[in-house]
Amino acid sequence: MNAALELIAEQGFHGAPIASIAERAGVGAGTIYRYFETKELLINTLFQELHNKIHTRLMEGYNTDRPVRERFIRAHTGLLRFFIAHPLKFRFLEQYLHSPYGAIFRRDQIFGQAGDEDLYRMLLEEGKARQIVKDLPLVVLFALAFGPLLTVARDRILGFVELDEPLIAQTVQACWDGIKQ
Amino acid sequence: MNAALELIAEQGFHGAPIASIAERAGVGAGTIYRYFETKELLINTLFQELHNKIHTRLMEGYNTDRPVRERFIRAHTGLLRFFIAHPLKFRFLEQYLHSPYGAIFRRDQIFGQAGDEDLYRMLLEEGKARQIVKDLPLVVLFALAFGPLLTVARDRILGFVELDEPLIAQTVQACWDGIKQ
Amino acid sequence: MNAALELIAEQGFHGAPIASIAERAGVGAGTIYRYFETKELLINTLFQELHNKIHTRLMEGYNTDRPVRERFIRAHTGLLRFFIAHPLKFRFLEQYLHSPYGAIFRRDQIFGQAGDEDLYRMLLEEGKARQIVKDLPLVVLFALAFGPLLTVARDRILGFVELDEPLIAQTVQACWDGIKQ
Amino acid sequence: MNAALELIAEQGFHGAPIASIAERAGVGAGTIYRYFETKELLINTLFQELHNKIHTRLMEGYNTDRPVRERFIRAHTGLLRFFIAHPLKFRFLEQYLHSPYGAIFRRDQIFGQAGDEDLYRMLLEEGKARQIVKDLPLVVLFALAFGPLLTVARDRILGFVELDEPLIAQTVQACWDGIKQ
DNA sequence: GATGAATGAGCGTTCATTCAT
DNA sequence: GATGAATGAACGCTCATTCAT
Repeated sequence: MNAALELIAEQGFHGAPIASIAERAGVGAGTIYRYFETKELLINTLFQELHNKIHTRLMEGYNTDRPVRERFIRAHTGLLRFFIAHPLKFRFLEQYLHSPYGAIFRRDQIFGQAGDEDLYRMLLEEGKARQIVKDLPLVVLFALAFGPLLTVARDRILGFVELDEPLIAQTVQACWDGIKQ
Repeated sequence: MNAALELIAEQGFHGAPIASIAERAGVGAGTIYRYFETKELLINTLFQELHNKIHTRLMEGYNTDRPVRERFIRAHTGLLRFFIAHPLKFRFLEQYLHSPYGAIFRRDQIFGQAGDEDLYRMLLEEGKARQIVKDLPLVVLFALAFGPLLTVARDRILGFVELDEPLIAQTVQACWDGIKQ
Repeated sequence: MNAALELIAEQGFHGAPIASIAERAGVGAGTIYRYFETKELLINTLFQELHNKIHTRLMEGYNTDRPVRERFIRAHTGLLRFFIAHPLKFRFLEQYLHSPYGAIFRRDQIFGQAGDEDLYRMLLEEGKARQIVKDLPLVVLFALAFGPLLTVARDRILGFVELDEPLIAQTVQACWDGIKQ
Repeated sequence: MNAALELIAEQGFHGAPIASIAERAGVGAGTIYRYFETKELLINTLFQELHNKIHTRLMEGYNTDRPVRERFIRAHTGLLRFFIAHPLKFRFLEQYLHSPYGAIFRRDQIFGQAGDEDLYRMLLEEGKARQIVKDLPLVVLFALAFGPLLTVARDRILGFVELDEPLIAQTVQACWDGIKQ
């Protein structure tokens, strides 16, 4: 799975044939098929694990007693730091989210019954209810919150911009400015 | 070119082999090579034409005498409307921008000598100089301005949200909130 | 026809698609098919014309009253000079002779009813009859006479050796040494 | 490799697409690419192996203590017999030597630093030094020695002439007549 | 359970030939 | 009569998947 993630992150889906993944992993190509029925399934599993990992990480410092704004800033800062610290994971995420699977994932995220599963969802709904966050559809709020974050992370990884701690803080603040009432 | 744009928009690069493009266009596969030396060149041309078209459109209503905020709102509203009105063109743009070519294009856009070539670049630089726009690197401002717009446009096209005129206005305003001082 | 000969000579059959031939000739591709039913026929015609031209050239200075040796030396010298003076024609000839058509041509040359059509054939038969030339099958005599000549001409054209007049004379003499009694 | 050699020998490079080679070999087309990176490499390998085989064969009976003439006759006879005994190998060799690769090979053979690597080269140089062989450039001597041999072998394989032992001997002797002082 | 050689459909691309203009 | 755009079969090559060892 590491081999797959690395190759997809570095070269895109085109640059990650099963043979290369197997070679980098130091196993036979057939072996992969003992653990994943298809390449597609391998990639989906990879994404799910990564998604869970990020979710867990975000939940760690999460405290529903704190104000909405503080929780948002904290979560978003953690997320951006995570992307910068794990550029390969981020690049994989990006590739995945822009593939057909990505759309399915988003649909589930938005229309799923979610509940307490999705931290941001709760946060934004609560913010709307308390009139701290703009009264816009959840989808739009997601776009305002994540759009800049993902874009800035990508540009950072591509080397288009340096991101030190003050700049991270400013960027996250600007995301908040976009959604706040 | 329409056939290529449609297929890439609908199914991504993987779903647009030359044979399918030719079939949808109602021509032989070889015919395409009379007009484009390679598939790559076809796709790049497609992007360039689309890029020019959008640039021209944006420039039409552009008036440097108006305040920065007004110019931004107007341009961004026009852009979002364009994306909504031409979902296939938008989807193609998105695919392209996330391919390796996309990265090259972004690098040129950010580090190119641009000058008066890039409307948004001028706008944001001027806004920064006048202290209307946050004092952040151009790359970050681009991310704050375009990240939400592209995300919301994609979600609208995927049918995740309706975007009527008031909502368009609110979304664009929220983008401005992200970058404004 | 010149365009075809040049392209085939310079780049081989692979480098001479109809489109390139037409372009170099300054005509449309379709026009060629008004004069030659197929590409194959064009090439065969090209060869025939070249063959006739060489035959005519050889016959010019040919005089059956002169001794066999003298006639051979004169013809062979003329031939080698012709090849050196017309490298493209020679290269085409070579390409042709090593294609499947080449074999058919040789078969006809050897088993055809020839008669006075083929100068060398007469010359060698006469030489054999007069016991000036080795008593070997005509095919072998042809090989001894032409093998070195064609090889040396090719090497000269490829720039592997310079061929001045004395060396031409020595080479032709060596060919004669191979076939003479 | 046998399938490739046979097809190229029988039909030339044009008649040996990968699909046909695979079919004749009784394997899938992709299988070939497990062993050879490209078709070109397959063909070059084929040639190298054949070249080595012939070289080894020639060296077997080679004895520098014997006179130049005897060594030449022995080598040339062995070579001609080999060609007759392995017509497909000969035909392949011929095709290869007349392709662009052939020219490169010849250049290396003629201008390479050779040394004791090339039997004929040594033989002819020694013959020239001892004034047994004509004082002509090596290229010309090669042409005189090999031109007839290759031509006669080809005609034999095409069925234009029978070559029994006496005729083989006479042909080789005639080659010697061409180069001897 | 692990392997990696084998597979063959599918890819981007070329080119001899046709035919409406 | 000349044109050159259009054709589509065929090419060299890739790769997800299978299966005998």
